[in-house]
Amino acid sequence: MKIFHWGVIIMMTKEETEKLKQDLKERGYKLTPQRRAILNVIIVNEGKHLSPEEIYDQVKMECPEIGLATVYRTVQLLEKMGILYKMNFDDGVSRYELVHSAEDHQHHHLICLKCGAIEEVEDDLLEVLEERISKKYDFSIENHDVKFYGYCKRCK
Amino acid sequence: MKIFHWGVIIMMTKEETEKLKQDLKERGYKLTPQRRAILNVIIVNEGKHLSPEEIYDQVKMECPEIGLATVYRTVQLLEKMGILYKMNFDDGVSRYELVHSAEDHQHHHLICLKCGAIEEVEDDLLEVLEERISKKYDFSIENHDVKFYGYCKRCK
DNA sequence: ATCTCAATTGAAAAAGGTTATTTTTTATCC
DNA sequence: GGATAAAAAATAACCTTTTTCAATTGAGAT
Ligand SMILES: [Mn+2]
Ligand SMILES: [Mn+2]
Ligand SMILES: [Zn+2]
Ligand SMILES: [Zn+2]
Repeated sequence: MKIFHWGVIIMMTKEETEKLKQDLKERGYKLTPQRRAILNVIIVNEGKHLSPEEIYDQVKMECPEIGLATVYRTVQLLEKMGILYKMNFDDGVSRYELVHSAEDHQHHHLICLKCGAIEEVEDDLLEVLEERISKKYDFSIENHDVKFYGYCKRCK
Repeated sequence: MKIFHWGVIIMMTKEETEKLKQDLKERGYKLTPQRRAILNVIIVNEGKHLSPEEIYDQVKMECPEIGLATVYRTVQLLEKMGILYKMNFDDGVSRYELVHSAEDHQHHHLICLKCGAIEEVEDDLLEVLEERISKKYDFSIENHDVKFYGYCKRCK
């Protein structure tokens, strides 16, 4: 369902937009069309792990006056707010995805060494390992970043 | 045991040096004093995860004419040869460590969110998870990159 | 020991991604 | 609508990494 607003196609529901506005306001920030458009692009492209430049290209379609610096500033802000997660797939750019649940750990990623495809793994299965590490190393784990490199079904 | 050679303190054994020379030669590369000095710094600083700049600073003590570009070129070469592993701890620089065994997976890292300390975890314990992923996603795993973020014993 | 030639080097410039600065515009609140 | 503080655009600066290029070096052949 598309709702036009300020010349931007909004895929966020009214509730999501309100929630965002609320979150921003609580911290003394404003909800601007640019910020909404940027978050919207990320929501619409869920699972794609976009880079700032890629977000910029998408946002520009609806919002051609926007500057790249604004995209950088906004993803940083959204990360600081716990809405986005910054990733590194060693391809020279940072990439962002939505944080799924404020409580849960982020999912794992399977990265194909041949075609570069990135698949997501929702199973966590690290509880045993984390429990053991916490004890053995006296280290309290807050989150993890787990990447598996190999060959996807099409490339192996 | 230190052996002086070409004005450089060599911590590599004669055998290690020969092995390196052999490996390089097989691929049409040469063993130069710069390359030996760079690898030596990495060996001596095992566990420290040095960046190219940090390697450069160390190497310059023994080899003051060396250029930073040579360090970058050499760590890339050593990585391509499977001797080094390139890491990313999201601190703005790439970091390198020795590959422990050509067969084994690389160890995990515990990264303290407060003091930045990096601890190594030799336990792997991912066999069950990897087995399950291989089957469920039809993905053949070659290696993994596992980081745990949290608070170390001194910071928690 | 000298010669030859490809590989390697250091210095400097360029590239590429990200961040900071400055001025102008905008959102919010009254 | 007007005041005020945040955010935007544009541009420059920044920092790590790569490339370029002329000069040097290493290894094998002569
Ligand atoms: Mn993901
Ligand atoms: Mn390590
Ligand atoms: Zn693939
Ligand atoms: Zn710590």
